[in-house]
Amino acid sequence: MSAKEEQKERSHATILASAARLLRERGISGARVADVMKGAGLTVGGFYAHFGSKEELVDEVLRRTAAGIRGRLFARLDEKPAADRAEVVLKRYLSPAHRDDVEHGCPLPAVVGEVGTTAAEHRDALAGQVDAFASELAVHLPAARSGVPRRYVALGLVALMYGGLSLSRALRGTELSDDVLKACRALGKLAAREEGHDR
Amino acid sequence: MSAKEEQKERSHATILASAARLLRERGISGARVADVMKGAGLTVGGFYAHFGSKEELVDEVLRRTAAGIRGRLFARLDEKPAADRAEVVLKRYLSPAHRDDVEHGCPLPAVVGEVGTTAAEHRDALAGQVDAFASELAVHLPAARSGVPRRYVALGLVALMYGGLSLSRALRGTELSDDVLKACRALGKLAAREEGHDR
DNA sequence: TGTACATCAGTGAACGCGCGTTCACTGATGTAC
DNA sequence: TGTACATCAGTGAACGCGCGTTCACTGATGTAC
Repeated sequence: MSAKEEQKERSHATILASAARLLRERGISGARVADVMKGAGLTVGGFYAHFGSKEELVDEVLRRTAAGIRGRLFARLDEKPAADRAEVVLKRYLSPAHRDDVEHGCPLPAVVGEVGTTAAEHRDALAGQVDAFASELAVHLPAARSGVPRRYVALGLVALMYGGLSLSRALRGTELSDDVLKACRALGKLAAREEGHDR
Repeated sequence: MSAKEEQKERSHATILASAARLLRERGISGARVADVMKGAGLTVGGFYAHFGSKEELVDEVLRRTAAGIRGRLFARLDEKPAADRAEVVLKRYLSPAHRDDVEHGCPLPAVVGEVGTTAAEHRDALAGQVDAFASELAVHLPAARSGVPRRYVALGLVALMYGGLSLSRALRGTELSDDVLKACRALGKLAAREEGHDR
């Protein structure tokens, strides 16, 4: 590969990294193309040599960051007893550390609301990530509990985790913020463990 | 009251109604002042005779619509056995009907994400509504379960309901949308009933 | 009761600003001979 | 190896558009005498 091509690849990666940060901090509409490029040390005009549109960028960033978060959430689970694994994921997701590290955290709180209202064009990208999240989580749940299929428990837990983190982020600074996280951990624990394969 | 004052009050109410609809359909930034006024059969300029700013309007609409939703969610609960009441609220909130009736539904899915990212100025108004929701729900839960205080279970259920509805709305049209609602109902049922006062 | 004036809800154009996208241009890198 | 030309990542100003807010104005309602 020529030096020119290498340079372009480096820029592409820098733009993606800048966009990933801004998307999570400011949401879809808040992550301006000009700011993304500035964050990458470049100027606006160059953006369209790398992406066809802002929509394209957002879809790619959504896929990448959601996959990245899953990687961290499900990392080193083999060190834990099988029965604890779902709970570990829950605790990692619903931790104050995750709430406060917006820049590297889950993108769902920043995008789900907008996809439901003014950014429906990202629905498919979002659905893919939610589906992947639930599927990966389901692996660590008992086959079925109380007649509820594993996949449903996993989907419910994803909604609980997203809802708790999103609410906790929105209420950052108020006393409710920590309470929401604690409450969701306690509630999720019931669904993930009780009557589970460790009993 | 003079005819003039009566007319102004009517307009004020119409503007609020239009804003309540648009806020839930399009979110905070998506609910444009000009569109709100158009929806009320008026023109933009007149807005500032009724509200000091868009921010003021949003706070008021947030308070009113959240209170309205709570009224409907907790209506006629005395007809149900005490042990079923929390579950009834859960079923009402996480119903496909509620998901599809955005116009008259809960405002949380449309605003929480924005408050967490670009609309932090509405944090206090949001916190008040979340707190009121959890408090009202707590009344219908057993005093404590598995060592988790009633208030925490209530907060967790609010996060689950908000998360489930929000995700379900964002995924409207995909097969995941209904599954998320079903999953959250099943998961919430466990927390609201099991080991509850009906056992 | 009638007339002159005051009030004020609502109008609609304009303000300053910021957005996503386009485009003529620059200058370093790469290619042909 | 050297020279002339081609390519193309990135620049920065401009495009059209839409936003929240302001403001001079209108005209129906209300008040004073």
